[in-house]
Amino acid sequence: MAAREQLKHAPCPVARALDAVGDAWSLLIVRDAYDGKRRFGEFLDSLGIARNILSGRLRKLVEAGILEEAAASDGSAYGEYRLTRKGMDLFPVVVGLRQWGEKHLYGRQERHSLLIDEASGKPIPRMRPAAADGRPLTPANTRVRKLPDGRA
Amino acid sequence: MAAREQLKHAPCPVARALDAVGDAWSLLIVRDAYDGKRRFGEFLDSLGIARNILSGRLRKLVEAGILEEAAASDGSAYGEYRLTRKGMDLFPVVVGLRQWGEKHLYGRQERHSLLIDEASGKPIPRMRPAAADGRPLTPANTRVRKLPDGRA
DNA sequence: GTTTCGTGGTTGCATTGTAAAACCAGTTTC
DNA sequence: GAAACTGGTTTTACAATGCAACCACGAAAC
Repeated sequence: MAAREQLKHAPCPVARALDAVGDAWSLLIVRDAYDGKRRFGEFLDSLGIARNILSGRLRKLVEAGILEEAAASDGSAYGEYRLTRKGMDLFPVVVGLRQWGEKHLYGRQERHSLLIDEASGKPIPRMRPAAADGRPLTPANTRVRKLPDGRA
Repeated sequence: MAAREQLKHAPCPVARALDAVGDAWSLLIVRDAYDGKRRFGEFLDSLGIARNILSGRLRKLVEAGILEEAAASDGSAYGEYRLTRKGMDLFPVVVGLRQWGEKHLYGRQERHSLLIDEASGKPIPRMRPAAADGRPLTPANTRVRKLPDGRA
């Protein structure tokens, strides 16, 4: 993508974020990492992705500081990929995608997996942007304040 | 993407969501729509995307029910693209991406645009997944309950 | 009312990214 | 030490992207 070059240095954080994780596989890898997966083979089996593509994505995520390589925790000589703090911080994005998908992408009959709060054993409540006083924030009552010089 | 076929009918809502909006351009279009942009030319100028790609993405977003075509609100005979409820509901995802980008993708020196709460005129607070009692939820204290038959 | 321009696309072609399968080196198992 | 497993890379085919040119239609100029 030629426009990617612009994206990477955009004044809009949404654009930069999408440059980093704006392809389908990256966030699915991160999702699997939340689920405890760490090894190349685990991601491979779970995602059904081609090996070379997975290889490239993992390298990109490591370069981006979202994952880090480490010695395998099972004592073998192999490596594994672990989430960094930066990767952990993507949790709200994945939760947002999940909740949107749950609401809009399943038929009445269809079932889907659920994200469970381990403390209560119940599905987690809907996450919504809110002001400090609790008022819900929407596109209608927010606006983007652009940089004086720049674009969106 | 061959795996896209699997994604579209995956039991994981994250996978389905990424099948729908898991490319960089779609969410940037939605972001611009939140910012009030509606016309083909507005998206074109704002994004720096190729015309044919924009055309295809807009069609895909309309088919997905995220945007809808309508007569232009300025009285001309041209059309415009408006967000549906489904599109509005992507707001938490875009906010999540924005806040992650703000935190991790800018140097100390660098400035970025801000999302402002119009009521207070101040930047909106960080959005985080939380239990009903307010406890913060993270990958560490949640887990995915998979379908009995299916995968992640 | 017919040139002229702006809008909203489509088409064709070159470049790039993705997918699948084969291959391969190092590791573990037996 | 042979066989199988892990974690890749390479090769080749195909699909998506990007760019530029083109075109139909509505609007504006005259």
